[in-house]
Amino acid sequence: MKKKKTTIKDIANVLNISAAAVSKALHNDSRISEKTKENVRQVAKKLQYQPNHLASALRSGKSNLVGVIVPRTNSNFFSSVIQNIEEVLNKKGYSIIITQSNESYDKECKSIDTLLYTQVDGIIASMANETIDLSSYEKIKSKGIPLILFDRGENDLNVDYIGIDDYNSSHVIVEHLVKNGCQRIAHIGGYKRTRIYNNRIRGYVDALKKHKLPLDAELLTEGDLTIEDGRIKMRQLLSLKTRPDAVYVAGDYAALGALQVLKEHKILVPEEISLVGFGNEPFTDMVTPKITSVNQHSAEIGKQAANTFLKYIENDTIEQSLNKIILTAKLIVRDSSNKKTPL
Amino acid sequence: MKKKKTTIKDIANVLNISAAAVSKALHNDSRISEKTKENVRQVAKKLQYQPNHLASALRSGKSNLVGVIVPRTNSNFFSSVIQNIEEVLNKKGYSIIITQSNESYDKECKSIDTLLYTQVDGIIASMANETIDLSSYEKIKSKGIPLILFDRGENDLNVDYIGIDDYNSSHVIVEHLVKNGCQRIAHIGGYKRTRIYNNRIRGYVDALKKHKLPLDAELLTEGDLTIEDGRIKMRQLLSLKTRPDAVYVAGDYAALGALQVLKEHKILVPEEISLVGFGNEPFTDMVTPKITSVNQHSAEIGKQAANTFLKYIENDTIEQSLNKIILTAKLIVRDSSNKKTPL
DNA sequence: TACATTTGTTTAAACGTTTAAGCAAATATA
DNA sequence: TATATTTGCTTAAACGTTTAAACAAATGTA
Repeated sequence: MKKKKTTIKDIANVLNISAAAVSKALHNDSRISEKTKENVRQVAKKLQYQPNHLASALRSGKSNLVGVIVPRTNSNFFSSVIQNIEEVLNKKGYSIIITQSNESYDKECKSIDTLLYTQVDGIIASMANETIDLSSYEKIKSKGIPLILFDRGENDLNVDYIGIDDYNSSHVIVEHLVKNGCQRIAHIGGYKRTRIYNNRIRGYVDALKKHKLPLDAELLTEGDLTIEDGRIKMRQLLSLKTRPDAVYVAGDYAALGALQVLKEHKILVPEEISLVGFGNEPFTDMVTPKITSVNQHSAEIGKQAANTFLKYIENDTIEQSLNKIILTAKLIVRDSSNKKTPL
Repeated sequence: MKKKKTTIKDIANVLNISAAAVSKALHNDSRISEKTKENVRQVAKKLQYQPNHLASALRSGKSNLVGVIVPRTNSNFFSSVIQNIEEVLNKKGYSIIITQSNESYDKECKSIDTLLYTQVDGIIASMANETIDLSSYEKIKSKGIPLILFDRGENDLNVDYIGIDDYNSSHVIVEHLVKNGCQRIAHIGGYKRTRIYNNRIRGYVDALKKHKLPLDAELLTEGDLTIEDGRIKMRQLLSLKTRPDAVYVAGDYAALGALQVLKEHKILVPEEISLVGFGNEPFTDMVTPKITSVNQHSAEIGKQAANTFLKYIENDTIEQSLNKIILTAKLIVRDSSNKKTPL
């Protein structure tokens, strides 16, 4: 009943040679005759031979598998990063295993355990929002497996990191808004404990100072940046005695929520309040008005992350070090902040 | 330099017992004393023991890994299906490996090979648009590995399938449009070779007949349903001598493209032309006007797919059969087709 | 011709587990 | 007391590969 899988031994039996010879023939060993190689290839094809990864990885100590951990896949940023990681690694014979943490610390720990259990040769990860305890990540390091972080990283881990310059991005955004005549700029931010959001907040604060704009505590909020969070924070901002004339939201989904509330209140965007998001999710270009946002260079980040991993493999280096690759993000100006008659 | 990974033998050496005893202790075998078990657990923890999946899977013939193949992950439908598959399977001790075909037949074949190579215990897949040759999928069956298809399936493979009733969905949509006073309904469809799109087209045609509406060849188009495709097809429809008064698009992205063109032409939606999409992607609720669409029950599909896999494992059945689970899709009526003053 | 090298293969061990079979000691049964 | 059963472990083989080492045969070299 059960269909038996073809092994190297089955091929060996057919040809009356040893399993070792078959293995070498399949790997194109120079000490195997062309004739034998050809025979092996033919029989392998006929018997639908499929190499057993478990056996070869176990024996050789290399799984050719790389684990990728992302908070979620249904964001354009992450799926684009993944696609590019895969593209680069496939060319070098690696496959990737994608796991989602769903922004949950528990799920992230489980994912890490699964990946280590699966004996991946490396892990490329973007940390969950919730994650504070780094022991799971330390575990990866302690096994001597290359760990590369992107977007959501943590300097304290002392591992390679690829991301954009969040601090500077905030400066660019504030500058853009100021040029468009905005004076009272609010920031709907992410949680400070996540480094990237903290950096965006720091950039926002410093940029305000630089432009000699008032820094009003009321105008700075912290949250999880979901659509709902954006709605709540926007309503709060609208209920202030003096409303802001611009809102810089640290994530596109929250920016969308904010826009919905603005439209519900019949507030003109950008004439009355300008809006800027972050991440350049495709929908920012689909809604009315189109939302100004920041391109995070997802493709580039994916490629760099993959190449960083390959560098470790090629050099056979275990010693990890904090090697930051920081890309300059690009502001995409759209209708939501582009006043036709500035100043 | 290289950090050695802890094995079962290391634990055995510390405690001066056999590796077999350690293995059994870790699996809570009844023939191992509580004392030994406790010792093993402690030493395992201290040495940061991580079981080696390669070895255990090789030995036991079960990898506890399930492969999932999707055309792409950055769609809400697929990422939601994946999340639900994972949820169900994780509870039963399975992990999933996600691979993207990017709608490419070649990539899909490679993904299948990688998954077979990795010795997954089963494969849950949604086929790429391009796929016509089913030999890769036949290969899965021939290895005796459970194969479950969802959304994009193929009856000829004779394997389980979970999806929605596309044919009937078209009926529901046409009915809704007719009720709203539409008489000349166009269909921007997907490629007929993909079964689900073919079914939507058949449903559309039959529904028109049922309502005694004219079936005009000009009003029925086929394409890849990207945003750009939607734009092109909408422009075509607008250039007709007699324009349609409703457009039913077989995918939300194409519906969005169509909406953009309608807005560019200052055509009122739904007053002049009604619009219906398919898939209930989140952005359908974000744009103006909000797009009427069809909820495909992604969560339910994911759960059913996972449970179907588990059924095979539990029954230890190899014989696959065509067992269709067809869910009834739900029309979500929004502004783009909801005329305030119908008929 | 004698020896060295190359070619093409085999043998056997190893990777880290699991598991069937075996066995001694402890305990139960009669 | 003698025998059966249970308990707690060990031994050894197995999973499907890879690979170092060995070796015979063929070929090259002097």
